[in-house]
Amino acid sequence: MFTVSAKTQYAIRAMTCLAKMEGRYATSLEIAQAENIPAKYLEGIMRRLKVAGLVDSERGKKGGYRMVLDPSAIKMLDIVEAIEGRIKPVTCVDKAELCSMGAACLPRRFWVGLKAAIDGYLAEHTLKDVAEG
Amino acid sequence: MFTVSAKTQYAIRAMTCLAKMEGRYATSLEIAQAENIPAKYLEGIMRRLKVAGLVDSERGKKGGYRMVLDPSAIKMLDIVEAIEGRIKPVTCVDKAELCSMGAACLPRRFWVGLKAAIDGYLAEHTLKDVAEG
DNA sequence: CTATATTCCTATTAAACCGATAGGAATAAT
DNA sequence: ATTATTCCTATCGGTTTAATAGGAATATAG
Repeated sequence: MFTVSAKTQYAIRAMTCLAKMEGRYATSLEIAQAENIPAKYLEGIMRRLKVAGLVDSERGKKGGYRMVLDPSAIKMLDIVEAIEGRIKPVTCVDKAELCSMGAACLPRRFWVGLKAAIDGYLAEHTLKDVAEG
Repeated sequence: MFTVSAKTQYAIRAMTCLAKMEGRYATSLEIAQAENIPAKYLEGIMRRLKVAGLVDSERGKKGGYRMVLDPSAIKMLDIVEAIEGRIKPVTCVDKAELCSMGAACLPRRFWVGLKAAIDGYLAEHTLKDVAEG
């Protein structure tokens, strides 16, 4: 229950790897080998991290990915959401109108609270915290 | 991300339904109709709740399920674990030895903390809280 | 004793999701 | 031109999940 996808775990390891490079470029292949992640699979993950603005990239020879933010400025929630989207214990968590049980749905408030608890934890830990242990 | 299965949502609604019955028996069909849950599917869910000791059951005519505990004594974590088992953001959360990254795995501590945050929230809310809003 | 209503158990299906792979287009350095 | 990279899309095999089906065991009612 509430298992974190391999994709998100890979993303976090890739980010900790990049964090150690202090702004230099690393190719997705290098990261994959360093972190034991399927190389081709990692490509798609790195792209998502880029779209989310968490890393920068350069194409062609000498290209790769690099960290543009300080690891202490990257919340773990940022990484998780970059890969998985917003955390939604139930689909109606954002919009009460969409709740199949109607506006009177009691469990919904409970799930909203759970989301807040999870978001809270993920937002109060940074990449720096995780990378340094 | 972190979506709660239909099974668990059904289980919670079934429990809130039973909570209103104040110890009287209700059949799984009655619960299913009251809560708009596929009847045959609910049977399996009720059985798990029984195995977990959260409800009592009687077979044959006049049979059904009934609540044996006070709703204020049932933690939401009990219901969730009855259906889904222990919460495990990552498989190595219980045993560091099993971690594919080895004992030096830094993210593991982070996931252990996440589990604690989720478990904490689920343990500090009871069925009574949810059923009454 | 029979008919009926229930829990209980196991198998099966259809769809969705997930991890991973494949094949290449676009781009940049050499 | 060659090479190394990001970028994009499609696909595959496996697993999980929601739901259904069919019936065995059990208890009540008549």
